[in-house]
Order: sequence, then C-alpha cells, then structure tokens
Amino acid sequence: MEDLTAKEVAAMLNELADLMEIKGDNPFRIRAYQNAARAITGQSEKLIDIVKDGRLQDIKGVGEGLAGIITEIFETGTSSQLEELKRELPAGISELLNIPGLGPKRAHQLYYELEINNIDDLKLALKENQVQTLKGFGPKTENNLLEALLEYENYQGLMTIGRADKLAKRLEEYFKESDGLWKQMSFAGSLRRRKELVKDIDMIFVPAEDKLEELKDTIKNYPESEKIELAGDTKITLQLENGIKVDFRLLEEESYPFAQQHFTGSKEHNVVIRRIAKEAGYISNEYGLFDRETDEKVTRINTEADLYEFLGLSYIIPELREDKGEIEAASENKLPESVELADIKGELHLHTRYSDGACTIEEMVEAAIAQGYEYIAVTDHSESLRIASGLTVEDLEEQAKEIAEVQKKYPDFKILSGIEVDILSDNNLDFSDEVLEKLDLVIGSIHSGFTQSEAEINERIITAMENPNVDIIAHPRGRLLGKREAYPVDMDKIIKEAARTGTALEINASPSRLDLDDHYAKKAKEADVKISINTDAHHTRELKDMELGVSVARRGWLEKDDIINTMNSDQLIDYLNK
DNA sequence: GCCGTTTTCGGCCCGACTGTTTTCAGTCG
Repeated sequence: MEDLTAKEVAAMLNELADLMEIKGDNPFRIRAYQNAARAITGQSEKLIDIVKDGRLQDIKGVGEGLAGIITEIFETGTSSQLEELKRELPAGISELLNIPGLGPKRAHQLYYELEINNIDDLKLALKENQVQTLKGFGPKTENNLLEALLEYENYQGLMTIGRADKLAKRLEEYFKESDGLWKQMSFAGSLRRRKELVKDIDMIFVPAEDKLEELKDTIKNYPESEKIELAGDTKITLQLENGIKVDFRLLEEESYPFAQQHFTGSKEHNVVIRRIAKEAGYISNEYGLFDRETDEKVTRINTEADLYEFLGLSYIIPELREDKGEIEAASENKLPESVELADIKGELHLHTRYSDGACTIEEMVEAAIAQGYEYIAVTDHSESLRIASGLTVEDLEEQAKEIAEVQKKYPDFKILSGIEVDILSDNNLDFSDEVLEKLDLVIGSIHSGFTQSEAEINERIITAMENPNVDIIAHPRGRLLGKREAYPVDMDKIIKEAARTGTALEINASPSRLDLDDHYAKKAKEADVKISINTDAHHTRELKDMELGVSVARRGWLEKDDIINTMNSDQLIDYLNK
C-alpha cells in the first residue's frame, strides 16, 4: 500500500478530470471525479485508513467506480485510467487550462487540429496567427488568448489574504469618496470567506438612484486599474498590476442579500444551496429566490440569514461556505459556535527589541491594552537563532527584570515572561529545563534543519512536546505562504502526540504563515488538541494580524473553548500551571 | 460517475459576457 495523502490522491483525480474534459468526456462524469477529489480532502480521518477498512463508499460523492480508482491508486501508486490518458494526451496539455479564456473545448481543438500540446507551442501558434483559422476562433479571441498567456507567464500565483486585504482597503477608501453614487457596497468571494490565498477580489454595489452610469465610470476610472477586462450592463472586471483582477457586480437593492450570498460562494457551496432550493420548488440565483411554477419572487427575504432560514438551514458564516459538511450541519442545527475576534483575551507570541522585534516591552503592552487585551506573553527568540539575535540566559534574566518593572506600571494587565525556544536539529531544546522551568510560557519552534527527513522532524517536535515545560508548538509546519513549502512533517502524527502530551498547537496569524491552516486546525480540534492563536508580532502594528488567525480558526470550525487565549488571565495561568 | 421522502433511471445550478455567429458556444465564477 502506497503512503499517499488525500491531497495527493485528489490531485490525481483532478488531473484525470482535466484530461477527460479535454478529451470530451461526459461533463457529469467529470464533475463526479472533481466532487470525489474534494470529498476525500474534506475527511478528518486519514484516507489510507478509510481505504484499508474498505469504507471509501461511505464518503458522500464516492461510489463504486471512484472507490475502485482510489483503491487502485493506493495499491499501485497510480491509476491505469490516468496512465492511459497520459499516453493519449501529451504531458503539458492540462496546463493550457490555466490560461484564462481557454477551457477544455478550445484545448481539445488546439490539440486535435493544430497539435498544440504545451504553453510554448500555443504562444508560437498565436503569434503566427494560426489559431484564428480554427472554427469558432477569430482574430479577437486569438489576441485575447495571447495577452492572457503572457499575463499567465508573468503572474500565475494567488495572493495572500494579507495582500488582498490591503488592496481591498484601498478600493474601499476610493469608493467611500464617492459614497453618493451607491447605496450598498460590500466585498464578496474568497476574500469574504477569508481564504488564505485569494485569486481575485469581488465587490458588490447597489447604485444610488439614477447613478448607475456615473458609478460605472467611477469604477472604470479606478486609478490602480491597468486595463478594463470587460464591461457589461451589470458586471465590470478591472485588471490591476500583476494581473490581479477585481470583479464588480451592480444590482438592484432588492437583489442585494441574494447577490451577497451568491457572490460570496464558494461555487461548491452554492451548487448545493441551489439544489436544495430546486428540490423545494424554487430557482435560486443572484437576483432572488423564485417559484419554479409561477416565477414569483419570495418577498420575505431581506438578509442572507433569512435566505438560509427559508431553505431550512441555520445561518452559515462565510468562512464555512466550502461544502465541507457545513450544509449538513446547518440542516441539523449542528454548526459550531464559531470563535470571534472579540473572544481573544491576549497575545501569547510576540517579540521585542531583546531579539528581532522593533518595539519595547512597554510599547507592546500599550498596544495590547489598546486592543482590549488582558495579557501578553513576551516570547523572544532563544540563543542559537543568531539571525534574530536570540537571547542568552543572561539576556533572559535582564528581560525578566524589565518585565517586572513594566508590570508595576500596569497592575491591571498581566505580562507573562516566556520564550520562543528553538528545537535544535539534535532534538534538544536551546535552553536547559532549569531555565525553562522558571518561565511562565514556553513556545517550541523549528527555525533550522529544514532538510531533515520527515521522521527526523517528527521526532524533534515530539521530543519537544514531551518536555513538560513546553506549552505550545509554534508554526508547526514551517511554511511561508507562496515562498517556502512546509518542511516534511506528519501532521496527523503531531496532532495525535499533541493530544497525548497536552501540548497546544499554534495558529500563527502572520499573513506570511497562517500555520496551522484551517484544515489542520479542524483536525486538531477533532483530536481535542488546544489551539493558541498568535500573531508572532515583531511590531505593535502586527498585533492586528490576530483577525487573520481568528479567520483561520473560524474556517477550521473552531469554537471559543478550543482556543487557550480566549481564557481570562487567571484561567490561563491555571491552565499553564497544570 | 453519483445519487435517491419522485430510489435502480434519469437527472445532475445558474447567469453574465464576449466573440463568433445569425441564434449560440465557450468560459468564468
């Protein structure tokens, strides 16, 4: 039996689906493959265990056929169907589908009529005007595809939610200057669902009376826009620098709640919502909910919550709308009571000038108080992390004195003395137990030895968790979003051991980390592992990143009680002393 | 290929925009 993750198997099923699409297979069959790919990644159990027990068909979306394919992948490392398609279609062809405006039908034509089987071939053919000779293509399509291809080569990534938030803020400020032109304005899409990586930004507007045209012009004149991608009656797409797109939808006021729901997505969530509406005898779209017989609009829906209620569901927060079990839970009234930003009572991971932070202890305290917190833990780096001027034992004693001084000035606020201690490559911690014992809070983390094997890194983390002084493991996977992959680590094992040793795992809220992510945060909850949401702030302003960490927690179905820094300071101190 | 309080067949979400057509196909979200 091959050792594969659900994600790896899902990638194979999606590749199968892509190739089947290009070949021209039955679209419903293709969707079944895509659904199954998503369904297996949404499982909390390890996929290999489900396969071993022969329980694949218990997963909704996996029937006899796909269970066979998935089992075959585990037994042989691949699928004979996939291998056959790969023999039939060249390797680079599925990448063509990544170019905006180029879907399976056109890829099919390009391959079978012009023998184009990769991006480079396509670029050449477009430049030599061969593509416009195909049926259904013309000079405009050819030109659009060439532009899209060049953009794709230039920018093919997703932006982090942190970056998207900054763009969104500038958009919001721009449109607030012309607030007479609209009655409603909101963001939707994956930005509103708070996904860690966002492809584009979606905005919804209800224009003020007689201001539709003026609003459209204002949108088109957005100063950061490099190109108007498309502009219709109700929809405008702008392209900003680096190929980032912003979609605008303009609707009547009575459509607003439906549009919010519709454009927030996800697509998969909406497919199920519309099916439920259909089964109840309605058509659901961005304009309203309509009786299938009479075409009459349901008038008593004024908010998104009304819409969910009408369909027999409790309100589903945007962060959960991924069709990963939330609709079933909503129909049974079993949704989590999602943690909120206001539940967070303190910050347990931050840096000061003692190591690589930019601010003093007192400045961090002031900022935390301004944010409504009851406590912080000062957790600078330990000695061996020289790049971040890690503290020696003497520095740590020095710092303890300063903490005591500042504590006197702020009697109603609790300052915990802590450390972010390096878990060294030889499994040892950077400080002795004698040093660690004296501290209120110890965070263990890996900042070196990323090239070690998975077994070695597992062992490092597990050894650290077995040390009774270690309270939290920081950024457990070590990834930097869009920059560095996670080091090899078996998170299922780490979560199991965290439960056994009573160690909390961190959701690192820094926009470049978001580690744990929503997926593993959910798994941790299901294993009864406590979570600490920490910003790892190196500056007072970074304490505000907490919102991103809370979003990850909300996407991971976490509730207040799953998170240690929702406790008040007395409860937290009790918890840490246990 | 999956699914079932219309259950073993016959469905499978819905609409906007563009470019290509002359009533629509393809793509996207």
